[in-house]
Amino acid sequence: MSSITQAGLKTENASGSRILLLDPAPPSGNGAAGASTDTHRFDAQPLIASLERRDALSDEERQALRDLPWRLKRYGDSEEIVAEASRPTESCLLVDGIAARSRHLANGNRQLTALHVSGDFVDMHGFFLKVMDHAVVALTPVTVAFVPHRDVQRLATEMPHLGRMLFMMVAIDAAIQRNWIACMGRMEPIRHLAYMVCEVYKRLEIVGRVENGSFDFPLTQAEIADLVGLSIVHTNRTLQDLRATGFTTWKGNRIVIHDWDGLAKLADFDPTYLNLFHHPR
Amino acid sequence: MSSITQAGLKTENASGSRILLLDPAPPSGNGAAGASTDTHRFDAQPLIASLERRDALSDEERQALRDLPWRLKRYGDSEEIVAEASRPTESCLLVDGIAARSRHLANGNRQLTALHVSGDFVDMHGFFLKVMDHAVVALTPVTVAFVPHRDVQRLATEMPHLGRMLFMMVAIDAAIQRNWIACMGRMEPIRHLAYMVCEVYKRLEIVGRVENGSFDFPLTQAEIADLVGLSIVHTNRTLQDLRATGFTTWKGNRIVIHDWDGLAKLADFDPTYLNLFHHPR
DNA sequence: CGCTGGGTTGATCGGTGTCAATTCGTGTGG
DNA sequence: CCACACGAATTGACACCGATCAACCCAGCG
Repeated sequence: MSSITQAGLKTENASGSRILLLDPAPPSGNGAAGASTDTHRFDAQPLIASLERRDALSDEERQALRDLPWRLKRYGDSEEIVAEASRPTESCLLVDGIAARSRHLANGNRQLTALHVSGDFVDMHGFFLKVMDHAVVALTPVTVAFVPHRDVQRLATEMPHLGRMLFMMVAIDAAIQRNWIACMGRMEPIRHLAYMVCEVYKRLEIVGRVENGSFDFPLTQAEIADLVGLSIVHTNRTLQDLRATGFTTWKGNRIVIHDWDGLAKLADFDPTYLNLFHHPR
Repeated sequence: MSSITQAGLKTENASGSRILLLDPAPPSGNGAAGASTDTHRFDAQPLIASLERRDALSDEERQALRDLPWRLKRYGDSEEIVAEASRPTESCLLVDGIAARSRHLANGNRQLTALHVSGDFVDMHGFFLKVMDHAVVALTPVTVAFVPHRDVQRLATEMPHLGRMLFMMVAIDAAIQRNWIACMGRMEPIRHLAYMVCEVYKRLEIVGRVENGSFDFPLTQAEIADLVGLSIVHTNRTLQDLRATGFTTWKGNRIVIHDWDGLAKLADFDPTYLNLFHHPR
């Protein structure tokens, strides 16, 4: 596996896709920093890896993905990538970092309704929905690639199988969200957190962001709380309970999994919903 | 609007689609009753109404939908329409009644993760996902129409716009689920219930199942509890609180909305996510 | 007329949110 | 090098929301 830093620096590539060298991401913790636009050719590998985990792509399909008119952009920690109520004319793909869909409630609270990692075609939803009913925000410094809706539409029309593969990602997102609903409604907080660790682990593994059972996950506890729908204080205490199981070490920006089976059992985690199997689609 | 009974009896049709006369649905409350297969030509109107609320369909597209090789089937209350872990080769469209996606947890609890009404292409998800990670169950007697995946695929390939419209329903389902996550995570139960009433009202209105601000919603409180992730007792008490607002009467099988604005304000309900506007897609 | 399933109520207890204070870690400026 | 500021993590105290258990009511039905 190629060496990858958190900022998306990619120094080698075994699969023949273009090589991208980016400057380091802008400093984190500065929501006011303007996002930078970057004209480098982007790295389609996370997306391709994610798709090929579900069905084979032909050389033409892989090339067609790379040949889309991507527009690269960077965002700092906590910056907004897509605004609520906006009408995007481009879809965005998360190349590197972690982002989330965020919904603001009238009482001032927010709930994060989806988590996205490298290779996620975050705004395929916007391709269908036209008006954003939520925002997409960066939870770490991220690199995002935008592509006009019309090009996605053309691609899907000219290459129906590839189109289905892209739309499949929407269906997988929906499956993930259904499992979140189940977690929120019927699981004790410790199981819910364990579930989140399991899911993120599996999703990062697909795109090569896991080494030796550990991965970066630099979210604050306030962000975790908004993900699982708990208060910050209770999130903190539940995290301590989770650490006490010994199944995982979750300290600072890094999560280490010591006992996958124990963690998966605690979380009642069944990866079927992630569709991690090859199948004609 | 044509007159429509809960069982799907349709006696007239302003839009020129075929007319269907079905026998009454099987008696409810009998989960053991076998589902019946029905060879009548089915009524595509709810689906077409649902799609045309989002973008215009051509005559050819409407006809192509009707000409799909639908296979009609009825299910009694609480029957399973699609089993967990099954590998369906057909997608199913809910023609009449109410159904839900159901996820079973290890502790014996269940959580309903989505609600479906007439016109919902319930198992477009299965078209992409191949293995069911959840079950689809009837919450009332329902009429379901099945169509082979290969025909959906052929249709989407030959008529790309129509294909996008069908896939859009998956994206809308996902948007609905994101709002459920926000409801579960950050809303008081009474607001959550109010939200559910608002959403069901809007969705039933699209397919002509609302008259004078009221509609049938024959779910037990146990089912409501599994929808919102509360205990039965607490669901009961919260329902009483909701009735006490006077915004809505929810008694037995029928919900009447007396004060939409009050209810929507209580629920912080913004229908943007339902995409109830015409737009080229 | 009793059975049954759904709805309702009361009592109790643990889980969870809230408020407030303290500690920790890191970057900044003197 | 130290003092300080700031955000994040942590801890304690306390109130209350919501789950659980156990009755009881009620309507439909055999």
